[in-house]
Amino acid sequence: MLDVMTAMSPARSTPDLSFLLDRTGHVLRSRMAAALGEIGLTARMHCVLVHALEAERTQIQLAEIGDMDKTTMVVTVDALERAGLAERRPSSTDRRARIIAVTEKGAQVAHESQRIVDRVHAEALEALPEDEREVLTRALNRLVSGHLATPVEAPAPVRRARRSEK
Amino acid sequence: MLDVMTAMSPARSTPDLSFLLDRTGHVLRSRMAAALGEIGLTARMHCVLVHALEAERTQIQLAEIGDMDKTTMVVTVDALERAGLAERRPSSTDRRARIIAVTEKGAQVAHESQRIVDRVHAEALEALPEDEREVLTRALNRLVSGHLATPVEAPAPVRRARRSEK
DNA sequence: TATTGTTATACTCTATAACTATA
DNA sequence: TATAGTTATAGAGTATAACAATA
Repeated sequence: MLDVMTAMSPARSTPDLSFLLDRTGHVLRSRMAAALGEIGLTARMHCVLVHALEAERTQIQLAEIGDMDKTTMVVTVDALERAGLAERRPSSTDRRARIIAVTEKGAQVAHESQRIVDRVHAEALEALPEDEREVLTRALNRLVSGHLATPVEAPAPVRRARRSEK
Repeated sequence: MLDVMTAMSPARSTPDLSFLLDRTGHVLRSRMAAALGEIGLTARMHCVLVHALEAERTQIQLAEIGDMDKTTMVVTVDALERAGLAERRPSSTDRRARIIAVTEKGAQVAHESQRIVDRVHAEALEALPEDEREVLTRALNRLVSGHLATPVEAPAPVRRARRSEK
């Protein structure tokens, strides 16, 4: 789905920023998913792989970097382990925590997936005149760190307790 | 959730367009939802209301404009009817089709919601230096009508037949 | 008492399938 | 046969709650 916020009559003065961001974001995401899918990765797996490779990090730390819930992290790490790209290792300093260690194969895949990501981004930017490229990323960066830095959070949905299954 | 595609090391050459588009889109959407929520509308209700006001349109036509499924359209029109903002009227030329007629109250709300949408967009753009505003929307428009025009479609998930409930 | 990671599952969203009435 | 609209529900995605182990 895709929201069209604004009537597209010729007289419109305000550009439909919602439409533009949703649409470009959605299409880029679909291209990224297709490109990474060719080597068996999801965007999340790539994200975890790359940041686990940079430093010794626990699941919680990786979840925070990728802005995922810790339960989403569990299934992502499960997938990486099944694919032989990463392993859970006990932390030497905190016996509750697991360090995500990237395997040798995982490191190779991470470099390949990073090339794919860069390529998909570059292909999009190359479709723009050179002088627009820099301004686009600068403007988006400005929004991300300024006016559009923090989402308005929706009221927390009520949730029933889990039925105990005994 | 939010995907961070790219390691943020200082040496990175390719800007993380995925992150920028996802993040700005997500935050803008949350602001829009909050602002429209104050007058009891969702983004979809606003979209349908505005385009139904422009011309006599059927549910299918409105669904196509807003890029929604026809079943999503049903619940959106249900909500508009419950709120007294629109009504289903039989088409005079096709007895299968329903014209979505905006009520007087609906027309007032549509104008108000359009002002809200324009304001939220304007607030975001005003956070940018003047010379970046135009380039941003031009660049995004270029991507939308060019390289990022069409999503790569995911392989259709298999779907079992509905269990008949006799 | 608080936190890491886990499991189970509730909830939301959206789309598919099947259906009715009509073209 | 094909299409507009409807209903029921499957499935994906994600987050909450509860829990065990440990801090």
